Amino acid sequence: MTVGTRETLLDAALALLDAGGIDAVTLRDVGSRAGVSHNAPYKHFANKEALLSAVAARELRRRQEELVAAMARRESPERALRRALRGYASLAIDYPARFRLIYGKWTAPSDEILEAARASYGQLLATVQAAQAAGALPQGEPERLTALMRALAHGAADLAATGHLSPTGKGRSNVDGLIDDLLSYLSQAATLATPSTPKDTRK
Amino acid sequence: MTVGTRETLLDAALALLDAGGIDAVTLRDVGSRAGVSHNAPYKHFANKEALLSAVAARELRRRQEELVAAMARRESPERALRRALRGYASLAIDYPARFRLIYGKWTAPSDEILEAARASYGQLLATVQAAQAAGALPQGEPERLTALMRALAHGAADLAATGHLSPTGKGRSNVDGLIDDLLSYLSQAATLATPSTPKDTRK
DNA sequence: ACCTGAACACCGTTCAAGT
DNA sequence: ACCTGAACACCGTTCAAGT
Repeated sequence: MTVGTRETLLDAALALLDAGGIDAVTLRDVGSRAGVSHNAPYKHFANKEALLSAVAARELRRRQEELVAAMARRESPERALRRALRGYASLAIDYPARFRLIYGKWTAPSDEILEAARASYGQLLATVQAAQAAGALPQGEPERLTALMRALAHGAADLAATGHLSPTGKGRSNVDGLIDDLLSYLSQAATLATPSTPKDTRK
Repeated sequence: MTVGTRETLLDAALALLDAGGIDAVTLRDVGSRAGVSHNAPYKHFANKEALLSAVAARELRRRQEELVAAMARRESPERALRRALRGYASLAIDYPARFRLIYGKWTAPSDEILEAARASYGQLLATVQAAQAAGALPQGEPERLTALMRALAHGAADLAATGHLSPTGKGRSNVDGLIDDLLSYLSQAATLATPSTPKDTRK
């Protein structure tokens, strides 16, 4: 069989999203671009939100597969970590509307999107643990370190995508610079004697 | 004279925003809540986007005034910095729709919102420089350090507001913990001997 | 099982008209 | 100077009907 109209609808929605932002994704245009009527989508998705959720889940899965493929090249955990964080940020800069759809507010998260998010998080966590073992990151709960790096990458990416990042030196170079800075500071902290968690600073 | 219908319209829009999110802010409901017709707003704002932009600018100015008031208490730059970052994050958790409106995508930024954003950034930058002088932060370009901390606070806040933050330990405590962790790592880096920028790590 | 066309309620915006 | 009511184009969603 051919590609199926469900997939065609997802393709149409993604194309409209990239071209004109989230407001440009109307069910009428999605149907028209997919060669069906304006309410054919209701035969494949409960409503517009479910269609957008399916787009987000598929996109999240694709990026996850790219990461897995990159990991197969067996580079150092430090480089893998930098690559993952930069990839996260580059999505926000190259496809801001996709980024905001994928990592924005989910009113009713579908199972497939929750599963994809869980897989992404698990992989980042494993990379952080490997980097800790290699001495490139400080000790302490890997979940906290993972959250710290993810929050920085997310914030830098979102600020860059919305144009809120510092007046001087905008764009991708700035975002990558922030990621590098954080990794440098963490690397410095890893070389310190006390292997305590950051909160544990006795006077 | 009384409060004026322009201000009343902004109040109505803010109330609707907090109550039901950005989609609940319709010009018809704004007008109704303000006691005027559904297109009276067009006598005060060019269109819906201009109304929302004015709401964002007023909110940004209010938060800025709170920060200035807090600064007047003359606490240590370290505490002032932590307060500013936590305040940034608490907005996202307590009023997520406001947060996304203020720091989200501006298609046509008005002068008043750009001015308010500039003032906020300048104040954070000054606080960072004061903390550097006090030895609580590492040396290096203060703009880069400011961007780093702002990106982390923004990312943690946005992830928390959208429910994407780590499975374990969600909510405000988690966000505050991430801010504390970053400040701790930076404080550790400040105690190191070499006052070089983070990129300058010779082997 | 999948699709279409008409219809409905809702929304942003415009316009002629009122004070 | 500020506001109203009618009207228009557009959108998400529903439904009866078609194959």
